[in-house]
This record gives sequence, structure tokens and C-alpha cells, in this order.
Amino acid sequence: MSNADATVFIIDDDPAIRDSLALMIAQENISVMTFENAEAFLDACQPECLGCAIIDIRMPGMDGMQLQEELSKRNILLPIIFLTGHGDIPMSVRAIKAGAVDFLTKPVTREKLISAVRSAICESEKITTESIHHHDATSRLAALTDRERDVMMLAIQGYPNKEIARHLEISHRTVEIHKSKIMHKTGAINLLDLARLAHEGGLI
Amino acid sequence: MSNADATVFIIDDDPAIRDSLALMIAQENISVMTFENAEAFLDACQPECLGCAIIDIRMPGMDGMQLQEELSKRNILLPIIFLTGHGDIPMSVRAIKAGAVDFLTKPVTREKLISAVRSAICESEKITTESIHHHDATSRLAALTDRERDVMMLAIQGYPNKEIARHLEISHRTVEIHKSKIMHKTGAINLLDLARLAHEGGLI
DNA sequence: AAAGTAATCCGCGCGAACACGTATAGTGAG
DNA sequence: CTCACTATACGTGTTCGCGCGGATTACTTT
Repeated sequence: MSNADATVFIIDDDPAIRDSLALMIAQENISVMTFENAEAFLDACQPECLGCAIIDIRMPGMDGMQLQEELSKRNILLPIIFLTGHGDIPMSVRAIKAGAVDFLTKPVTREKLISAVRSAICESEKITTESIHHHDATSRLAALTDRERDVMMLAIQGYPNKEIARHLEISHRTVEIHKSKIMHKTGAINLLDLARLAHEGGLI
Repeated sequence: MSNADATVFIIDDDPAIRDSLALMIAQENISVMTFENAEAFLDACQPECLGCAIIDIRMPGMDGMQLQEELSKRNILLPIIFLTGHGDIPMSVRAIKAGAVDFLTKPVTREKLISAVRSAICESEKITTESIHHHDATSRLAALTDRERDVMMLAIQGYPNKEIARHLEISHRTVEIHKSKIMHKTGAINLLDLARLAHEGGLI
């Protein structure tokens, strides 16, 4: 199965809930880690981790929604499943609109939990793939000099070399040299590829 | 204001609710239309309309969620605000995940209603713009012959003309002629533009 | 401190390869 | 017959690899 290295992080202040959830998930052959509060989880988690977080809304200290916000701030793109005993509709709407994949109410059935976890892990795999692409693109683009970046930005907007040359007030041959170096440095095989790369790297 | 031609469609079986909502929205200088049930709204609405729909979940005949699904099937991309007196959390989660912009509970405050309507109309404007682009792209691409489409698909993946020629087992000059016709028919000014167009037209 | 050295960036010219518009024309399907 | 597809030929413009030079910065050597 593809979820071999995915981990479900359970953050809940109630030990009984933690154990119960952990058991249900472990029985599906998915690895689990439990945390007593948001702070402990924040200390432990990494931006690259694959899996999902099951977060209790109501906790002493930082609550679930604050944790969601903090994770987002720290660029930790872990899909979140909220779990609560005392939620209301506005809260659930806010959570889902803020990007949570699900909002479950206690007591949760095994079926709903596992279904939510599976789709969250699936989401996490997508995010991880995209993140790798993004990181790869960014690191390649980082090798470019400022001037090369100038040329690239115009090139991927479809300007021909002559136009770029006019725009930057340099010889058209120089533009081509820059472009050539850009291609080599980024490993792009053609302009379309470069445009895709720049797009993935967030430069558009 | 930019919402001059946006219309809020209210679908609710309770006349008192309809009138109350319509009044609040009309006071914001936004035009309103009311409908007693889902079927009447479906008969009246068009795919191109700008604005949003405020839909009661619980209605005789087709209910709010079914209406959402039906609108989606008919490709009517109107942002939806649900309104209900007897909703629960799973329902709200499902609705938001299915694309609704908000899920309000009766009785709704004027403030929340207007805020939801404004963001929904803003969303509608985005959708409309995208939809125009998509439609435009599709209609341009529709003029292409099958062979031209073959050539285009390879071209926008970055293959040089010679490769395309080898791949299709035709002369490289013929490929260039196809490409030229493609550019003329679609109005694209260069390859990147064509790729963007194909992307907008959903051909990738 | 001064001189040499390496690295980096920016620039130019030449020539080969490639792309593209125009013109001309043959073949097969509807 | 018309339209789509194919092909050929010529001319022009664009792209791109290669070699070379000037300017700046930083690091090492003397």
C-alpha cells in the first residue's frame, strides 16, 4: 500500500480519546503518534512530514483552530481533520473554509474516522508531490543571477529575444546567451518547460 | 460599484424569510429575485448569470443540497450560500466541501448575510471572468481540424517541429504549415500563448 | 598594502541550424 | 467541387552554440 510511511498525528488532551483513535488507526496498518497538546505537536512536527493531523478543537492552552493557523503560518501543509464534542456550524464552516479536510463530531464512528483519514492521507500525498516539485523548481531558479532572472521573466511571457533585448537595452545576442545559461542552470529543455518551472517555483 | 449587474437569487419556501432577506439585500443596492422552490429557480436561471444564490436546505420537493448538485450538473457556476434552521455539522461540512461559499443558520443577522453575499458576488465575478476565458479558448480551439490538434498537442508539450514531424511521420514543413494555421485560427501570438490557451480550454 | 589571480557578470560578432510565410501542387473524402 | 492533408521549394528572420573581450569583485600571494 502507498501509505506505508504516512503517519497520523493525534492531538487531543483526553488520553482515552487518544488511545481509542490511535487503536482504530493502527489497526489499519497506519502509523500513529499522539500528543497531549498543540505545543507538544508543534515541537515535534516537521514541514516535510507525510500523513495528517487529527486535532481536537477544545484543548487547554492553544486550541485546535489556533493550531491550524499556526501550522499554516509555519508552512506545514499537513491535512487536518478536526474532531470535537462541542462544535457548532459556524465553527465547522470556518474550519473547512480554512482548509481542513473534515470536521468530525465525537463520538466518531470507526468508519467515518478511517474514511476521513484515508482521504486526508491521499491529500497529503498530493501536497507532498507538489511540494517536492515546488522545492525543486525553487532551488533550480535560485542559481540564476539577477540579470538572468530579468531575461527569464520576459522570456516566459512570450517575448521574442529581440523584444527582450530592446526592453533591457542590450544586444539580442546577449539575451540569447543569458537564455542559454538559464536553460543550462535550470535544466529546462525548452521555453515551455522553463515557463512550467517558473510557474511551479511561484515566479508568476 | 462593481456589483451593478449582480443579482441575488433567493430560494426559500417561506414567504416571510424570502421577503426579509430580499429587503435586507435590496437595501444594499443589490438586485434580488425570489423563488418559492428549487424547480422554479432552475427554470429561470441561466448559466451566464452573475451574482449568487441563497438556498434554504429544507424545502418541499427538491431540497437545497439536491439543487446544489443539479446546478453543478447543469454547469451553472453560481456561488451558493446555504441558509437553514435545522442544519447539523455533517451537513454544513458536506455543503462547504461541495463548493458552497457559506452555510448560515436562521435566524441570520443582517451583518453576516451581507458579508456572505458580498464575498459570494466577488467569487462570482472571478468565476465569470474565468468562464469567459474558458469559453473563448474553447471556441477558438474548436475551429481546429483533428490533425491540427495532433500537432498542437505535441507542440505545446515542447517538442520541436522536427520531432513532431518524426512522431506523426510527415514532413517537417507540413508540421510548420499546420502550426501556422493553428496560430492563425486560434489567434495565439506564440507558443506560450497557445499553451496557455490550450490550458484554459481544458486540453491539458 | 600591493599585485596577481580567479570567478562572475555583461557584452559583441560569426556562422550553422531552425522556424516560418508564401507559393505551387497532388491525393483522397465527403 | 471543396476541404483537409500532404509535399516541395525559396527566402527571410530567429535562435543558438562557440569564441572572445571588458568590468567588477573577492581571494590569495608577495
